[in-house]
Amino acid sequence: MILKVIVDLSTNAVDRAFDYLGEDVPIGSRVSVPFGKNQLIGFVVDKSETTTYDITKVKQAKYLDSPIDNDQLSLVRFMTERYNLRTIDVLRLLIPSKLRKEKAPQSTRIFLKPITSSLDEALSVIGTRSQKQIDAIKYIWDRNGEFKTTIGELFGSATPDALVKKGVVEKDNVHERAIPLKSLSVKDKTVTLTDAQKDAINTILTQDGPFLIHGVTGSGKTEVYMNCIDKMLSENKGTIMLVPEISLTPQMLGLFRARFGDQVSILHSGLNESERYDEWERLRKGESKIALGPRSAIFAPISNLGLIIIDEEHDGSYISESNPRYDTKEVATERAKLSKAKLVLGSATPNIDTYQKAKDGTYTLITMPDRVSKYKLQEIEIVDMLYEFRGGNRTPFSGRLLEEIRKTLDKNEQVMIFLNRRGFASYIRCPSCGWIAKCSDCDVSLSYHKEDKVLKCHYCGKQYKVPDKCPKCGNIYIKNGRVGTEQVVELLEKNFPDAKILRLDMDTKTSKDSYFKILEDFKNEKANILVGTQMIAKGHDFPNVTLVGILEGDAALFFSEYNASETTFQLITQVAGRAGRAEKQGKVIMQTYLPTHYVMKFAKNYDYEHFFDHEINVRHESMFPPFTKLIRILVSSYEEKDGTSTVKNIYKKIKALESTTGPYVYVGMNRSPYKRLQSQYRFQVIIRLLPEKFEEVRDEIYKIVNEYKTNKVSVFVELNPTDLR
DNA sequence: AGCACGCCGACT
DNA sequence: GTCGGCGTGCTC
Repeated sequence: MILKVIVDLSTNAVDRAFDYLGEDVPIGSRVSVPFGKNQLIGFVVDKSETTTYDITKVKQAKYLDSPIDNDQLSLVRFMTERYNLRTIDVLRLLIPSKLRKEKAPQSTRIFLKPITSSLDEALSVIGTRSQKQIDAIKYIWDRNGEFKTTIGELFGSATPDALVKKGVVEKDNVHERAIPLKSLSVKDKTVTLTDAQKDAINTILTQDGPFLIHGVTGSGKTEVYMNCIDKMLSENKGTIMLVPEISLTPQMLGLFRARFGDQVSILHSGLNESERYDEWERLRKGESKIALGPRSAIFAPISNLGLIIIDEEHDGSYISESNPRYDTKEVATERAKLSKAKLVLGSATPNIDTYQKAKDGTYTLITMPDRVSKYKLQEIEIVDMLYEFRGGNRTPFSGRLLEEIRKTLDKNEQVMIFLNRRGFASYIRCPSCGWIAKCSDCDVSLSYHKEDKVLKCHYCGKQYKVPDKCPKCGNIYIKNGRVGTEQVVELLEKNFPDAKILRLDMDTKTSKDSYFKILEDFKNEKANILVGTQMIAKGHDFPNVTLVGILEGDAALFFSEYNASETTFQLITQVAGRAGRAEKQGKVIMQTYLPTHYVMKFAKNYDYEHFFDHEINVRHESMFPPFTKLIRILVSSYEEKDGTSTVKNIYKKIKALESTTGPYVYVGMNRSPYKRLQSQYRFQVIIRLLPEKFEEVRDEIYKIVNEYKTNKVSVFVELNPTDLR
């Protein structure tokens, strides 16, 4: 038998199947093959009786195992065609990295067993200082032992080892829980469902979908998801539940663990290679039937898949913007189709595209307009910053915001300040000659980071010394550009010397742990004010936060992205949702230079429906998505002339293509707005066309583009990009 | 990814 | 003369 094998090398040169001799193994099997001078891992993608290659040169493949099923392989084909990807790059998404080595990996799942004679004894050994360890040991005793990964998840990654070191638990290498958990079935968690929740569950379970749950913050979507997952479990079907990257908080993990115990595999980014392999293996064997994780969890090896949930479907992290580029929602749609599973999307502020699909009947719309608790969403106050400026205010804070911060601090409640710009200042500039510090590899200005005493390029990460005078004219005085989070903290410290202030952004988030540490410290009220970027906007509950200030939440509206209004609306409502989550009424102050913009008007009242009605008209009049589709071809090269000639040639081919397929709404060629990034010059062709032409044109463009890829020029295609920089 | 093949510059 | 630079092409 001839096996058609994709080898585990990620280059265009070997992005095709090679013929090998082998036994009749299932498609999707993993094999070991001689390739050139190497022995490589490969995947069988097809079988045949004959070969067109010189039969005397065909070598023997050695069968290893069959990690991928037919549906998954169909998904691989779908992705390679739709996104013009290498087969091996997609296959690598579906298998844990351990399977890229020949040696069969063995489970390293470690179980922690209590070894003291009583819980009290363990508690006395631990002492009173380490709260995490106290909580963890109680948890372990409660369950007669627990897996190390679970304890790490719930109580911090350092906790398991600390417990072992103190001699209160011991490690045990096992595959199965020795004493099965009995108490963790659904029954011990009885929640009274609202009518809206019951209706939503009923609709999902009795109809085919796909579904969009449009539910306001606090409407109880998670409970709906969990009920549907329960139903799947009772039918012995699996579920994939996707959440935005950042929102796999310890609270959320705890919630799913408590409800589903070992039945859920949580695929968070903290897992190491072995732990990831173990979870993958448990899912594949059906030992666990729920995969919960960020976008990559869509590839989880669940064979009897009944349900796919995408929570916060509007979240940007569902679109992969590097290496294998793909849109998780499209992949999920295809996977649901292949496995005959139900697809459920959920959001308080769906993408315009998604909501349009719900309106036109592509999705079944489920609306949950009311909050489960009786507490109202907090009031949003719009403050006109132009008015402040004219009144002589040159600080980033309006009088109203300062006043409210003071009041909140006096009540001993907490404040969050949101600004989507890190560093101290967005650029530095010489007022005398106009010189601006720029990155030598990228066509962008450098941000000033006062704390680290450097200038940073936010695109390539390169750092520069801060000049003590203008390098061009020698002027001593250098002016700072727009205010960033570092400076906001400094200014707030001056205004409120009595307040303790924390900052959370890419610079303070040096590791996964420091991220959670800062959030936890704030939650435990070790600080009065938290200043941060986008990072603070998602999924965390701070019951004592009663004031949220949004600085420059309208920034996106000054750029030309067609979906700026949409992302701004989503941002404002999301950040606003951080205030007054419990019984305390919260307040949100939104500072803007565009107080009369329709986004402000609708966001102020959390009025998604009317925002959508307005926005969809704008999109229709300007012929932007969802009424058209965008395709962007990005050409980049180290030598400027290589890129220029390639982009011109591609443009010519596109114009020729246009004459055969009929005209597009728009075709344009230019330099990318960021002319150079990481030493590469960037050029682009942008096409906007009617949706009915999209698929045909996309495939033709892939053909054109693949001809122009060389080792001097890289070319790739982005579908429906929102960021055209 | 390796590795061989192959065609131009500076060395004992 | 040749040693070796790394551009180009191939691996079933």
